[in-house]
Amino acid sequence: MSDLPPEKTNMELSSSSSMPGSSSSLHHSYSRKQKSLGLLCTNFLALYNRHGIETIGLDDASSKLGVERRRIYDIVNVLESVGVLTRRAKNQYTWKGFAAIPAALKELQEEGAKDTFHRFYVNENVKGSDDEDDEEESSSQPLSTSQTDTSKPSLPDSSKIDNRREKSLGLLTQNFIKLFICSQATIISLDEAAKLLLGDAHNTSIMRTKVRRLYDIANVLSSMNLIEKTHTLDSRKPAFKWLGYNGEPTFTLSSDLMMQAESKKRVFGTDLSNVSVKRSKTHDSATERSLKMKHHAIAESSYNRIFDAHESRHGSRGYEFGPFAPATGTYPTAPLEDSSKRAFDVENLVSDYRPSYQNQVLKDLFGHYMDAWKSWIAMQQCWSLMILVGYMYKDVVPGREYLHGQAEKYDDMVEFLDKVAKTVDTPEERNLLSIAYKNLIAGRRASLKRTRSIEKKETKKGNTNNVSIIKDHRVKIESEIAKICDRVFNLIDSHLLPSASTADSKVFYLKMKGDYHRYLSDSKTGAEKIKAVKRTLEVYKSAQAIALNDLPSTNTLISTKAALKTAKAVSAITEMHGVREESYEETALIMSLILDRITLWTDELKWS
DNA sequence: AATTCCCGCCATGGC
DNA sequence: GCCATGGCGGGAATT
Repeated sequence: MSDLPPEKTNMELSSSSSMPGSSSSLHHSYSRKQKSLGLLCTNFLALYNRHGIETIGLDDASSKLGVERRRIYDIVNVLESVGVLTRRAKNQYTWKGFAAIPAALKELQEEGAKDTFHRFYVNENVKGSDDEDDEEESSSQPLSTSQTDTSKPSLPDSSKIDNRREKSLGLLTQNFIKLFICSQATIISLDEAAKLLLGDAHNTSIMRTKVRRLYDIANVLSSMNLIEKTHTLDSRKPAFKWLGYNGEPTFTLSSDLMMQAESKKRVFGTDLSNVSVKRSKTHDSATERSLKMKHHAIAESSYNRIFDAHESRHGSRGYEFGPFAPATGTYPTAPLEDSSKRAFDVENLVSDYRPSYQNQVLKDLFGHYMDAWKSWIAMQQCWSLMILVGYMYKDVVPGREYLHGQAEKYDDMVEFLDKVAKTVDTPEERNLLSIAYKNLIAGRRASLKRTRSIEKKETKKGNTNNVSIIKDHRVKIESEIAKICDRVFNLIDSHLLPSASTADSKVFYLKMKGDYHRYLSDSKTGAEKIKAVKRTLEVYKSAQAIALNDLPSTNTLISTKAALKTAKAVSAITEMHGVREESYEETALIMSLILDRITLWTDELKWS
């Protein structure tokens, strides 16, 4: 992987205590990457891929992200061509979410298949499918392609003349994607793609431009995890690999641009630790009315707590937002059991494996939420705070955080959640609750995954010293996962479920419970795992039963994905252990139930 | 030297 | 005209 490039190991991270006094442009020799389209897109998604976002204003986006409008257009265009966004009006886009991706892809695929031939006939009566108004398309060109194409049935070509200004980005993106999904080629290099896409002369200058554009697109797509950069199998040429839609990735606000824009209008960015409770009462009365006071109280107290946490972290030792640079793997192999040395090892280890740009700046997050804070009614504040807190804990990367003894904080978090959760009783609240918990556990799951893989690698390398440290860490994470799950079970069993009045909510909680059993099973091994999986299955089944009986099909919440995953897990396990029980039957049962219903669920993935 | 791709000029296309 | 969009290519940063 990484070699030993020179690299400046350190870089100025001034961020910590920025003075209000204008931007003293220190050498912002910030590497190019920090302004890259991909990163920008990641931030964009992190910013908008959350709850309650309906419409997106371009101005808003550009100022929040601190970039020129032009760049937003780039992002928005490619996002739109994948269905995540739709243009609503001038300056206004509608957020559709990642859930819209599969449908869009499918459509593209069909379209692509058709394009391969079918070109003579005008054909097409159009709009068999629903999908709002999605026209354009057309692009009727006289055939004339064919001729060679070395391999696969590839795609059409966007010929030369074509009128419609629909000449680029949006369309190009779609065609690019078609390249992948309409042929079995999984890896394509950009100039290959460019060649295919314009199908004719290698007119250098045209090509060049096209490739530039493809880079743009590729960056955005890869920030969505739809593709990934690798290289062709044979040669070493860089290329992109299609990953497809695999559930939505978790985004992490990692911007640094954000606050420079922010600082212009809000003072938040500058000095968070100063913010005190007094302002939390400021919100305009208007909407506020008969709200449950307790919510308010809870919100407030935890609000303080968060800031305390933040502050202390800040004060104690400038929270290292981490050198983004890959730092390259050269941790000392010299085993030393001196404890300080050990710690050092871990530090290196962590930075070695830290994904670039992963670390987040809590400050930014706060700035964002603080802004919103003022206009939210107390209830929302409370719940959203939970989500926020979930976010805070979500990005804990392996190593540093735990080592520095921050881990206990999450107990506060859970406690807080529990307290609030007991008053849940609307669908919306349920949803929020589940999101909050999900955020809480998502980080742990990701950590675990990463940690396991690192552990494996290090084991192979034989760095026993490191391995033992990592193992400690892993165990810790596992126990945290278990703890969270326990809380969830407890909460559901003793509060939520008993007081659930509608079938709808019952199913929701059961499904949630099932999910957490599943998460739990992921973190276990051996016999325990089997047990956990079984339980998962049971819970899903009971949820399913209720759903089948009492719910109109439209409301079914059980996620096919989750159920399928479970089923898979079960069969994998049983196989592995030769445990040949009725597990198979259960699996089969679930599967058939799913298949039975699957048609009804097709287009509602709203509950991720 | 080749690859990657940011920046922003300026052509469009509404109003 | 003005403003929102968004091609498009120079040329700088990175590899």
